[in-house]
Order: sequence, then structure tokens, then C-alpha cells
Amino acid sequence: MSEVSEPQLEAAASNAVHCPAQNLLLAALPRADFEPLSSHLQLVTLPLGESIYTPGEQLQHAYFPTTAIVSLQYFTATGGSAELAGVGNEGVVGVSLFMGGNTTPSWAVVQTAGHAYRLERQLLMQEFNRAGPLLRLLLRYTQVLITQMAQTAVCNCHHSLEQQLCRWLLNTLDRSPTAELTTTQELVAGMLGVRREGVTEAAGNLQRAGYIRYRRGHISVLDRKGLERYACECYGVVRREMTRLLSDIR
Amino acid sequence: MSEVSEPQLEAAASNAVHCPAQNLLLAALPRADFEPLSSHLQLVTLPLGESIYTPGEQLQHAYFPTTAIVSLQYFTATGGSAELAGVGNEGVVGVSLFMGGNTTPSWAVVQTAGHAYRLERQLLMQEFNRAGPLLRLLLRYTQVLITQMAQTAVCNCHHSLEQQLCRWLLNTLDRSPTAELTTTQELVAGMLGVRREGVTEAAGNLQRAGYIRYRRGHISVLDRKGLERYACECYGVVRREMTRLLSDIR
DNA sequence: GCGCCTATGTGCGCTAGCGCACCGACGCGA
DNA sequence: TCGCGTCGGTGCGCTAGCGCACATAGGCGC
Repeated sequence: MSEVSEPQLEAAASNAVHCPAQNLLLAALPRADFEPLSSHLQLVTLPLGESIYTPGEQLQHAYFPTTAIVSLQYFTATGGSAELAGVGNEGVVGVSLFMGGNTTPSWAVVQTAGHAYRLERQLLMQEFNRAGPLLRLLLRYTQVLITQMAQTAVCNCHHSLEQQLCRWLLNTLDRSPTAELTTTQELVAGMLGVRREGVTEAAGNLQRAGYIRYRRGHISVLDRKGLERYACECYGVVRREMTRLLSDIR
Repeated sequence: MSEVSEPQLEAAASNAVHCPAQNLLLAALPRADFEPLSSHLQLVTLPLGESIYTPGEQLQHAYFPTTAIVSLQYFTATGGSAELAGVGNEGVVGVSLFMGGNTTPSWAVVQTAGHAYRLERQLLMQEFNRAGPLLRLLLRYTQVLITQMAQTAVCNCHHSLEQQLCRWLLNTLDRSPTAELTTTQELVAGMLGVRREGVTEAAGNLQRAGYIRYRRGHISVLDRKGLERYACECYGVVRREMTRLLSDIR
């Protein structure tokens, strides 16, 4: 497990290409509600493997990813692991802040390096407690997160490793700007809670089928439709629920 | 799947032994916040197998179980099923009401017949939108639900059928007044997302070990400590999180 | 008390995925 | 350009749990 260190604050000069509206939740916030927060949003760089939070750790910030992808993971007492859900620019890391628990038994680990805006706990809670659009937005998103976890539970139980891999690839693809993912089979195995060798085999099959191509730490998706056909229902269920819950907000 | 019918409203005469405070969330509500709701809480009888809600169904009530136990379940396209979480007198069925989605892709099915108080959507939302203790209480509980689902996902992935059975028995036991559970191995199999025969074998082992005894539709827990030792960490994680999140409310 | 429905027991072949061991080879950094 | 660390490929025996088929038996309703 990587050290828990402070994410690096961006120098103001490099902010030019970044903007809070790259995060869909922040973008969905009415101007009047966004304004008071905007000056307090700090752009941070999230390197691969960084822990955003760990079990029992008191959260001090909520993170709104723009280009980074964060994975909510649990690590078992016997060294196993499993991804519970992923968070990209459609969401926020740290729902336990406003749900009231402040910590969780799981980790939030950066799965794809990138950027996020973070907001201090007090400021988030101030705005949240005004019971306005931010509250509604965050609760809606939390329901999306619940759906993801539920579907992960089902998928672990009933679907083959290959189907799960398809689901995972599609989910990650939806949060990526390109069709090229930077990750190793070892990391993917950790997400799916299976052996690395199992992923090798499944990925090999998908490559032979022409859906993906990979080499040392990179996976390119060649045929998205193909993956969708191969994937189990779980991908679609979460996808639909995500659009349903988050689209009519804007 | 059983028909979705209106739960039976209790005749006023039989209310004597029932009381909203049997539900821990309602009991935790300060008097001033409980009062305006109290006259609108309807006692309902929930028979085994009844659906409280189904995928896509617009929820009209939230249900606060007292003696009933409700199971949140997902049914796959291929006829499989899995329990995502259970709800007893510690919680509420229908969090999607106040989370804003109003429906979920899953079912809520009565797993142990009993009673619940239900509250109309509008009334719940009125009180919820006042952003007072009820809101905080319900969000806290929702985090407990999230923890349950997360742990279910992990457990499905890493722990043996026997361990999962122990976890399930303990969870159900915690929500039951007696050490005698009324359920069939077939139903339990549906909850755990495994074959009925698998449950027969696992339950047989637990019986041989002296932890439980069962006969046609009944399971008695003889040695709770034994089950706890045999169970995986998942039971404890959820249990601790539940006490942490819900105890300091009262 | 009888009959039947439904819950439970059991056996058997099968498969997915595990655990382990070891190899090959890519590509980064010096 | 070389070396080495990390990533990916492969083989093998093993086990948990599946799918199916069928036997047994508890207990409810008449």
C-alpha cells in the first residue's frame, strides 16, 4: 500500500487548462450556489496509487475529480481486495463526509492519475446544510454510488471473470478521455478481486476476439460495441441509472 | 415472484402491543420532531414474500420495520438472485425516496413476516426538507446501508459459502427477537446467490459442529459465539459500523 | 390417519478459478 | 547499449461450487 501523503497543490500558472466545470457535479450546480464555493476549490494533482482516504481516517476534504479516476476499494484481513465502485468526473470522493459518518471501512485509491478539485469539509458542510441544490445533487450522486456497489455485489456472485472484465473496462472507458487505458493486469486483478493470471487469460480472450489490444501497462479498447455485447447486464444497469439520476439535474 | 399487493393495514384494536419506538430510527427522533409525524405513521402487516417495492416502481411510502425483516434483493436477467442488504428495526426501507431517485433496480422483499410503520412520501419529504434531525438520522442510516452492500460485494468475492452463511445467520439473528429463524434453505440460497444444495451442505456442517439445529423451515441458533468465530470479518465490520453510526444519535 | 406437497439429502460429473512455480520479454534508466 | 525490474504467459494439480437427477421424509390439510 502506498504512503498516505498530501496531494500536490497545482501552481496557479498551470490552471489555465483546468476548470471546475470539468466535474459534472460542479458543472450542474446553479451559478448562485457555485459562486460562494468557487474561490475555495483547490486544484490538486492525484498520482497513481495515492490514497485519498483510508479506513478510520477523518476526512478533511471532498474531492471532485476532473481527469483523475478514483477507485473505492476494500482490503480483506487475508490480503484480498475488491473494488466497490469507481469515481470519475461524474462524482465526488468522500460521501461519508455529508452522510454523517465521516469515515468508512474502505480505501479510496487513485486508479488513473489526473486532477481533482477539493473542497474543505467545513465549506462543503456549510453549503450542504443550507439544504439547497448542492444537497440534492450530492444525494442523487450517492444513490448512483449505491447502485454501483449493489451491482458489483451481484456481478461478483453471478458473472464470469470475462464479463466482469468487460464491465470494468467499459466503466473505466466512460471516465477516460481516450480509448487507451494505463493500467496493469495486476491492478485490474486487485479491482476485480481475482488472480492476476485470471485477468491474463480473460484479457487474452478479449484480445483474440479483437475487442482490445494491450501491451505492458496499456490497454486499448478497439471495439467498444463488442465489449458491450460481451459484458453482463450490470454495466447497462449502472449506466442507465447514472443517466437517469444525474441527467435531469442539469 | 409473489404478487405486489397492498400491505394489510392493522385494525386499531390490535395496536396495543405495537409502538413506533420499536423502530430504532423512529425511537431516536427527538420528541419535537417525532410529534408531527406520529399521527401519520400507519401500522402495516408484512407477510413473508411480499414485495415492498419493485424495480422502477414509484415509491409512495417509506417503511420503518418493527418486527418484520426486509431483504433488498437483485434478480439477474438469467434468473439468479442476490441479497444486497437486509433491513430490520434498525432501519428504513425506501432510502431512494429521500436520496432523490425514487426507484432502484432492486426489489425489497419481506424475508421475515412482521410489522412496520409506514409514512407517506409527502410527509416524509416535508420533514426531511426541514433539514433537521430526521435528515441527519436517515443519511446516517443510509451510510450503514452502503457499508452493508460494500461488505456483501467483498464477501461474495472472497469468502466461502459457509462463512457467508454464518454472516447471514448472525445478521438475521440480530434483527430477530428469538434465536429461532423461520426460513427455508431454498430462500437462504436465493439470498446468498448460491445453489440450494450448497446451503444444505454448509448448514449440515454448521449443524454437525453444534452451532445450529434445523428442521423443515426452521433454523435455531444454538451457539452464537461459535458462528461468530466461524464467520468472516464482514459480519464484524458491518456490525461495528452500525453501532458507530447509529449509537451516538440517541 | 392418509396423502401430498414441499423441504431436505445425496451422488456424480463438470468447470471456473485458485495457488504455486517458473519462464520470457519489454522497456526504463544509467 | 546494457541490465534489471516489472509485467505478462503458461502449465499443473486442486477445490469450491455448479447443474442435474433422484431419493427421502416432515408435516399440513382433509
